[in-house]
Amino acid sequence: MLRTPTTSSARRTRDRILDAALELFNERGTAAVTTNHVAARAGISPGNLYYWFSDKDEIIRELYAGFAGAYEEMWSGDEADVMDVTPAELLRRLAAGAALSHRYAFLSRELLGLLHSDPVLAAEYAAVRERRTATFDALARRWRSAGVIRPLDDQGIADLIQALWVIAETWLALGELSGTSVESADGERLLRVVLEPYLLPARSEVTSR
Amino acid sequence: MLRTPTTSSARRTRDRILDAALELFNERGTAAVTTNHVAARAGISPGNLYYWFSDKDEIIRELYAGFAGAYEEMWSGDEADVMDVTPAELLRRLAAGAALSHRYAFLSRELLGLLHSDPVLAAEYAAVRERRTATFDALARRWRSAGVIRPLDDQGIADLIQALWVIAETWLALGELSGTSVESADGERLLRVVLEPYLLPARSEVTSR
DNA sequence: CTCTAATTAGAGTGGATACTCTAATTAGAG
DNA sequence: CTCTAATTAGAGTATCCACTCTAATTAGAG
Repeated sequence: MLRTPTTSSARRTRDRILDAALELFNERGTAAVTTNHVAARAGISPGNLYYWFSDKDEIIRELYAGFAGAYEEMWSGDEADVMDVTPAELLRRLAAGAALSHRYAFLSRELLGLLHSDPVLAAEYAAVRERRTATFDALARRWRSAGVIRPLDDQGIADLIQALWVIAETWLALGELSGTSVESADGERLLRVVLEPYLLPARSEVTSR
Repeated sequence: MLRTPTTSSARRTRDRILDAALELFNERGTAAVTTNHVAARAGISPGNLYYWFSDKDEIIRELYAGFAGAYEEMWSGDEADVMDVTPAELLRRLAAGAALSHRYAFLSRELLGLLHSDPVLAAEYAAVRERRTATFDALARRWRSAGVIRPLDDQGIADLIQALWVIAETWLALGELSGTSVESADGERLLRVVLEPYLLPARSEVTSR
């Protein structure tokens, strides 16, 4: 349906639904949360919830869109600028993404399962992922030709990117299980231990542009 | 409850429940599968299912125990033998674990979420994980003192292990999303790209024991 | 102010679900 | 064969949930 609010109080209602859903999903997991729970926490009637969203899946998709959009912003901007990102900057951004993942904790835990049962969500995810890996891949190739990283064949580059991606996506949720508190620095160290051995000492300056 | 079957036909019943549940969980995800579905696929009555298991969570826990047990077997044996595992052998075993993960695909997708909502399961997982990382950690330290890998401080070793663990746990499920078929060799390559840079050329022979 | 469309409440419905209970059946010991 | 305990079937229950419908209320244009 994707109804669009016209008044500002309506926007507040729609947003309150999303906020309430996010809170509850993070606390109890999507499976244990019903639309009635969400409506109650949002302080509205169940009927009103269905006025704004056609079902629970749509709420989940909307939350995912919020997450993906925020993530996307980190990588938006001049294509050229993006391509000037240094390895250190990449690690910083990937680790920063973890802060986002923390806000949408339920996605870190459940995304794979959700994708398995919601083809619509799966399609959205696939699109995002494809764009992202393409960017990273291009970036890594650029590093290679600039002599920033050790020479690697294309397969090696793809694997390296994939390894970093997997870690960036999962370290937070997996780390939380260890009981000890998890900080952004931990994620960055984890990523660095993978990437660092491939970095070459700077020769002079990377030829910019 | 953990009822133990006495007759062999009873064992078959209990196992059929587990098999049916595993199939259905892998196909549709745990949330979409009811105890009635499981009983139907197993070809028994709902009442009979509740004779053997107290609820759905217990079935899930039992399946996880099966998975964890099979995994554990790969690393059982003489402590000394385990400590003689080479990096290449480690990669092989980690990748072999992926075959197991494939059989229990629903766990690859849902484990983090399940752990979040089932404290009992979470405790079991924590125990397994602790043992496992302790083993890997000891192994890596041994490699370090034997000159098999580059010298790393303890934090570095822990990070390296954690990175490998994260990838081993997740690459399969994440890879399946890319549409292209996923093979065990892919996982091994992914793990190798992380571990390889830390390997030193063999000096002579690792002093055994 | 008035009229229309947007928004909201809240009761209600059909269906499913987890789980229980009782009674029937079977297996195996002696 | 007989007796007991294990096993199984299947109907039944209380609950809950997703979602709908109608009617009330509000917001804003003119």
